[in-house]
Amino acid sequence: MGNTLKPAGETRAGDVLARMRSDIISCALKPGTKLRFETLRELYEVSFSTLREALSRLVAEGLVVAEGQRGFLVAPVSLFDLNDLTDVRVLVERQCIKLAIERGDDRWEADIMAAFHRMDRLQSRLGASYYLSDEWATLHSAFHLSLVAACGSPNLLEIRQKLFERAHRYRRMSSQFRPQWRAKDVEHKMIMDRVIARDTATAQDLVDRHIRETTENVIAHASHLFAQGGAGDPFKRSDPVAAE
Amino acid sequence: MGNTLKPAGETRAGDVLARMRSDIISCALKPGTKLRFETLRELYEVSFSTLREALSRLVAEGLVVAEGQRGFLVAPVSLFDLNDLTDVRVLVERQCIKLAIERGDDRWEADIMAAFHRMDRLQSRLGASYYLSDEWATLHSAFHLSLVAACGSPNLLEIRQKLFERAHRYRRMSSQFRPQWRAKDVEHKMIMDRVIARDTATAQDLVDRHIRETTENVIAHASHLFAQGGAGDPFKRSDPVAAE
DNA sequence: TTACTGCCGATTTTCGAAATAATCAAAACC
DNA sequence: GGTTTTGATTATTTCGAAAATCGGCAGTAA
Repeated sequence: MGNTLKPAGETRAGDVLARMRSDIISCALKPGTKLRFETLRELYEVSFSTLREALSRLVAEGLVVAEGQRGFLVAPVSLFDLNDLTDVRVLVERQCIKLAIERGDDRWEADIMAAFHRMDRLQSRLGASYYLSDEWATLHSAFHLSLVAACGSPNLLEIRQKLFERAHRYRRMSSQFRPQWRAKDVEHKMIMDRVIARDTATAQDLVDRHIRETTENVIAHASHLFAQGGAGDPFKRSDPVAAE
Repeated sequence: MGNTLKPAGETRAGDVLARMRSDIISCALKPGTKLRFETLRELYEVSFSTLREALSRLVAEGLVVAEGQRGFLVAPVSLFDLNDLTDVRVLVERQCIKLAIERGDDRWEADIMAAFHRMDRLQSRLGASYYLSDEWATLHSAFHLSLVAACGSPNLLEIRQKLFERAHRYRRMSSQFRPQWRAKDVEHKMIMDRVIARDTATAQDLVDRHIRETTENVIAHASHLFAQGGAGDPFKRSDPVAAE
């Protein structure tokens, strides 16, 4: 049919959703902040209903929490949540890796190498501080997804993706302090090698460590930003992202 | 403070959400059905915005799917989805059981026994077809939750609960055909015993089998109702629920 | 002083109309 | 005859005002 392209076919709510998600992950909207409709309406230039739509979806993603009839809140960060999130991610990611290695075909292997190559090339182009770039964050996310894309479980992949994005916010919080993630490059290559070699146990262990080390890094360098009880601390506006 | 009770403190959106969820699970709204706003507005007696709010949340729960700017759809059922859902549930539930047994205290054990007792008493009161009751479904859900409540992972519990509700719809589809779930009663007791005895491996295996057998039952008796490609088949309106 | 009750301003939630986008069918074109 | 274009119809998305709700404060009583 005539339906050739529709890249611009985006609803306003979808646009606001994306922008808010980005602002929350980058901590431009600080954890624990109360989200007042009037303020947001001016900031994003949309109406109440459209905001509500976006807020509802962000609640589903765990980036915003709803407080009964008392409005919305940027989801607080905490040491407890980070650790819990990490444990769940490890569980899910290990299973994804296992299934993908069982079920993946040649096409899957090729896609992994392509995703790695794209990420690797962009790193070279951007130089030392590649991890500060939003574009790199996208390719990094795509690389990790490609590793498990063949797992054959839409439900597991959906859960994995939501957890990945929640974790992204924590990574971003630490990357602005200690930009020394060089070891991660090597890890990505090792993981890819072991996955394509269908070495399930080693691949799982590598991914496990990859995730947990990042968490330890965040705790070491950014945990002073976490709320102890619940309310958020003041954050500097920034948009760097940590590697994983 | 004076805040003694607020059981009636429910927003209209929350009310509509609950009613729609119930209607979807009971297949009063058939899988694959297109959800037209005008129709729903009359059915639930609310406005567009309120509907949109509820729909958004149901999308998050996986009971409704959004089709870009072409509206909403009751999430279709399929053999593939049921099997996938079952596998993910087993993964999550096994981990929940393991953690709960590691971390649970006396209070946790007591809560399990209390939940079982309440479910058991209601079964006696309702007689042979207890599983047709919504009230029993609630207690059944609470019992399974109590088993893993002490796992200490809010993220895992949240995922578990969403998967449980999605599976609920499938259970309901089969229970209207073959009301012979008597073996499940015994299973519940066995699971409780092994969990409280802190016998992790056996408890995990029992829960695993508990879930998978229910799925097999659904496939055996209700898979003819599943859409092959995606669109839903006609369903009879009903509100029975299968045991698990 | 302490606890309860009733009001007021601020904020959220709901509403239905208006704008925008998709669908379908008939007409025009190749 | 088959394909594309056009236009009317239907459905969804967005808007801002109106209604409902919350939290605090003043006033009263114990």
